[in-house]
This record gives sequence, C-alpha cells and structure tokens, in this order.
Amino acid sequence: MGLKYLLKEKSFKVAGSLWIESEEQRFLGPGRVELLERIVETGSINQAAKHMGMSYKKAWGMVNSLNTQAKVPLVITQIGGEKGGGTIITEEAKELIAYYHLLRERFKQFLEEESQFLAE
Amino acid sequence: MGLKYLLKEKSFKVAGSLWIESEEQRFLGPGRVELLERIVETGSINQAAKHMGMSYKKAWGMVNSLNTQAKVPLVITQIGGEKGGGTIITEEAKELIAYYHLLRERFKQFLEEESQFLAE
DNA sequence: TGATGTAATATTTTTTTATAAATAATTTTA
DNA sequence: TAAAATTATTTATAAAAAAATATTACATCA
Repeated sequence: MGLKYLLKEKSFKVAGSLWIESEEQRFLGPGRVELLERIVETGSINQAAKHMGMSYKKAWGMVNSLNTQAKVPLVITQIGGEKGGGTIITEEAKELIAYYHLLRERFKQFLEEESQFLAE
Repeated sequence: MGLKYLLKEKSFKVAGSLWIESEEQRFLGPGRVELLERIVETGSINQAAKHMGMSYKKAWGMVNSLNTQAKVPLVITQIGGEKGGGTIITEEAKELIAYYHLLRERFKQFLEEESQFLAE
C-alpha cells in the first residue's frame, strides 16, 4: 500500500513543519524556539540574531510577536545599562520551549511511522 | 500541561503542513495534488493553472518535477491535436492522490489531538 | 561627561520569487 | 493550407521578502 513502486529514489519520506498559531497569526515555530534558546545563551537579541544568520529586525519582530500574543511576558528587554542593554526570557518562555520540544518529538514519530508505511 | 495559561487568544491551535520529499527535493504537497485534480477536471495544464490563479510556468514546473522524480509517468501531455493539445494523468497519479488524502486525514487527526491537549 | 553596546525604529538597498509577456513547436480540423 | 488551442521555453517585468544601513534612545561605567 506504499508508493515504493512509483518513486525513483529510495530515500523519499513524509516530511512536514509544525507550529502553534493563534487567530491566523503565527505564534511559535522552530525558528522562534531557536531564537529564544540563543537569547538564553547570549543574553542579547543582537547576538542571538547574528548566531542564526538573521537580521536584527527580523529577530526583534519575532520577539515582539511573542510578547504581544502572550498573556504573560516571555522576553524582557533592557535598553542601556551594564553592557548597553540586554535581553532575558522568563520562566514561562522556558516552559514553552520544553513543551515545543515534546510536541516536536511526537511529530517526529508521526513522520517516521508514515515514512515507514510509505516505503513498505 | 497545556499552555492555556499563557496565551491571550482562546482560539490557538497546533498547525502544520505536510509533504512527500525525495532527496531534499519536494515531490508532492497540497498544491501539486490540487493541480493534478484540476488537470483531471479541465484536461489542460493551462486551464488548471488559471483555475488556481497560478502562472502556467509554475504549473508546468510542478508537472515536470512530478514526472522526472517518478519511476512511471504521472502526467501525459500532448502538443497539438484535437483541441490544440491537452493533458491527462495516469492511474498511478490517481493512486497518489488517493494516498495523499488518506495521509492528510491522519495528519489532521494528529493536529486536532495536539490542539486539544494544548487547550486542556 | 563622554564612551559603550544594545534596544527600537525607519529608510534604503538588495535579493529572491513570482508573474506576465512573447515566441516557437505541434497536430487535428475545417 | 490556414486556424485553433495547447505545450514548452525564454525573456522581461513586477511584487514580495529579506537584508543592509542609518538613526535615535537609553542607562551604566570609567
């Protein structure tokens, strides 16, 4: 019942992407999760963006979207100060990251099962 | 264990997209499936593209990608002839469409379950 | 008080992508 | 043999997205 008989390549698979959305607007996907993790590492939106090869503007837009959609603050920024400023994320943001990784794991399993089925 | 407590909107959900890929190259997704179905309806890549608000060039690229990746022909085109030409799809392509709809259904269920869990 | 490095925002430039338009090739039909 | 409508392909144009650049605001520290 697979499709092995009509595909040339042996390494074909079911693939996909996954995110959380709210009112037609994207809330959280792999890019935003990685950005949050990089912010934890570097303490800066600027540095996090550079590490990801992303423009600061785009990164800031993501942070802003996260904060305006959430009921509680997820990312806290500071202008000026010790090192000219900086950014940290809240406990709730960390819970969000943890949740996303678990969701991702379940999705990965779904894709693997479907890919298996496809190659049967 | 959901995220209800940190999202403003009530109508948030887990969403995603799904496709079949082969060697890093896309093979089949919702757009190509719809294109194939429109070709069945109209008998023409040209008309199918117009019905979808898509340029002929893009549609032709999709057809070409499908045919070059498959072991058997999926779309058969004719230049010139009764109505100037035309296009049909093979039985294998129809099986592909049927498979995709079933896959889609299982994915839909996955997303619904995860959305339910999210809102708990 | 000036230097520092970042956030926040606007503007400009570049790149990418998609669309539109134009052209040649084709085969049945009138 | 000319007309028709489509496939196949190239070239030009437009739209969208992304990136780069520039500017302002800010609070700590030397």
